[in-house]
Amino acid sequence: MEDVAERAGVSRALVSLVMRDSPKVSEKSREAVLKAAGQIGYRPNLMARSLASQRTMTIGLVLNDLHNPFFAELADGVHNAAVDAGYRVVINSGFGTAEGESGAAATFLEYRVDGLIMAGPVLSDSQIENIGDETRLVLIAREIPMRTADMVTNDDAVGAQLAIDHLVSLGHTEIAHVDGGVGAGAAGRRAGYVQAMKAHGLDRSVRIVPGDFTESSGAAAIDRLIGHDSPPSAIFVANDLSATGALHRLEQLGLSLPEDISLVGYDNTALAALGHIALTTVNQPRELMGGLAVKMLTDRIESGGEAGTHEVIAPTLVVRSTTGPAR
Amino acid sequence: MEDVAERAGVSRALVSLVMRDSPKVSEKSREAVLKAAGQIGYRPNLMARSLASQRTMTIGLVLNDLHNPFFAELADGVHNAAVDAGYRVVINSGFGTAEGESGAAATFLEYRVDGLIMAGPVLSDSQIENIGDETRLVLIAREIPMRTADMVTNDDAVGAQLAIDHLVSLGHTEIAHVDGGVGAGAAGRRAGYVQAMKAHGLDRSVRIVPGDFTESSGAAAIDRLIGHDSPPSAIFVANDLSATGALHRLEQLGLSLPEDISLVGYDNTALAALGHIALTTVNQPRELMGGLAVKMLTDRIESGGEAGTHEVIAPTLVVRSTTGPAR
DNA sequence: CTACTTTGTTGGAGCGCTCCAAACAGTTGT
DNA sequence: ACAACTGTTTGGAGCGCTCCAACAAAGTAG
Repeated sequence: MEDVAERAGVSRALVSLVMRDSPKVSEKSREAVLKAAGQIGYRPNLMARSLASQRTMTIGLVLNDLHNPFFAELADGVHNAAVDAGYRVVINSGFGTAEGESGAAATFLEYRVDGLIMAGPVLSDSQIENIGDETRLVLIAREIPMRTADMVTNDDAVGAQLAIDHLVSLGHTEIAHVDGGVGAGAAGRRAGYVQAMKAHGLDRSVRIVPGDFTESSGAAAIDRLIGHDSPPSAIFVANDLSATGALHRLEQLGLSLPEDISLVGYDNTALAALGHIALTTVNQPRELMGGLAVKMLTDRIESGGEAGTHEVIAPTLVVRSTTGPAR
Repeated sequence: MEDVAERAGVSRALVSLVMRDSPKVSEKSREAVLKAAGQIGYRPNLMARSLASQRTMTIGLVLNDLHNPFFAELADGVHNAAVDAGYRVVINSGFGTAEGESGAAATFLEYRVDGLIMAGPVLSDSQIENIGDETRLVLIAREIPMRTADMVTNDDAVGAQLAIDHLVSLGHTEIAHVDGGVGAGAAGRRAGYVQAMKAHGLDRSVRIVPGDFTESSGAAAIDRLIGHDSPPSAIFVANDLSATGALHRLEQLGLSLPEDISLVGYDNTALAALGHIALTTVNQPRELMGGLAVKMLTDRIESGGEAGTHEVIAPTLVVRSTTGPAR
């Protein structure tokens, strides 16, 4: 910076003003500085800048797991909204483990990011609370009882209801549910399923099989369900990956979809959209959720408000080829 | 830090030594400092630390696109190796565009990361060269003619050869190739295909259909290939996603795999491993490639060596259910 | 012509750390 | 008792920037 100033024949402070394109710089000096900077390939040092200004203009994003396409799409929404608001985003993966996640969060805390977004964190409520005490925190797809963070989630119960309503409208009455265990959102989806079944007077047909969001648990659930005295005519699985496992197992058993049985997933990941899978599923508006998280965060950064807001987004149903009329 | 020092009854410099766990600190003062730090919740400021030490101990990782599971798995390898070497990794996505990618790289350059890894960059050779001039750079799955970066790639030609050898050993002779266009590695895979066909004396059966790594291009390629006078008995597709599109179209046409036709993909992404897809494919040892990239980088950081090394990794074949004996 | 604004520009303090030379406190050897 | 160590500890300079009060120059009003 010193060199740029000298070369442009101005003071260091002036160079600083130009780099932050302040309006109070004459056209003449701006050009001189820009030219000098270009000549020697000057690039401002973000470390020094942040240290001095106490602002980093960056948002940290901790993703539960890079392998899950759900989070990748969330990242798009976060990135776009952040860039529009003048922030940069830096990502870290928690690699699905608590240690990975707290390491990722610690890095961002040490970098003193202006705000942190955690998507689908697996950390305990109290660990998350501690992070929220150290920085502005927004949670996506995870709720905690404390008011130390903002939250944006989709309404899992409504999503489950959408799925059941769709199946019922196709004439299905024997609808089973493959559970997501302790996974994020699983409880809400399960509750929504039960509630929707009751609303349709199908209390007696409620049947829940355990699962854990994995492909293999989806396949295992099918084995429990089919060959039974009265196999269901439709199955609502707690997420897309698990539904894929179920789909495969069903076909292995010689059943064809949607003729013999209907299947609905949850999340609308890229997987569900593959032609070869074409899964009817519940869509969480990820782009929107990511954008909203950024908005909550930047509002808080800029106005210094309190945490504790909780936005609940309504999911939508995406009908593809795995659902059809009941026989 | 000041407060920690005061509370522990030592100097600031000593606190600094403890935080970096220097060996030249007595057990007594170490404990006192740690205790004081814990009490007031002190967390070193990475900005200040980096500014003073001119080291960030972080590696920037720019991924071509988060949606592609190939890159997610690469990130695992990079992360694990980096952590072992005492570095932290921060990720940024290029979102598949040149602007996104150069923005991501610029962020890391301004953060003065100790080194940068770019996976499958879409930027031009000269743009990459410029980045290499500003920091230590390692490229994964991308080669450039300049010696401003280290590179680690898989041997696409060998991978293609593995696929063709496998098909030939199953008795196939009419083997077509669906191309990856300008995508990373596509040229090498195409060349390897042609070469392997020649090596088996199948020069006259070489048939290449254009594609671009997308699902739809895979489906379109099938339409060109099937219904032809002499349809192939096996198809080698340039990547897994495209192969999925081909797989779906083949089944739509009433062909079953591997009885009627065999299909091989490339990359061995999580997609290929799905039970419902079970694609025979060429595996790039991502974990290893990521780890190697980190090793090259840290070696260069620590010994100050020159760039320009190029490691080529041998791919392997993963046989699943889409390939079988020729009729 | 003086007083007052407005517009640009500047030196210097300070952000929270690391690093270095120097100081200090105990040994140990002679 | 003194020099020569070894192992710890410390004050202060400096990393590259931003921010602020102060200032210079030029315009405006009375």
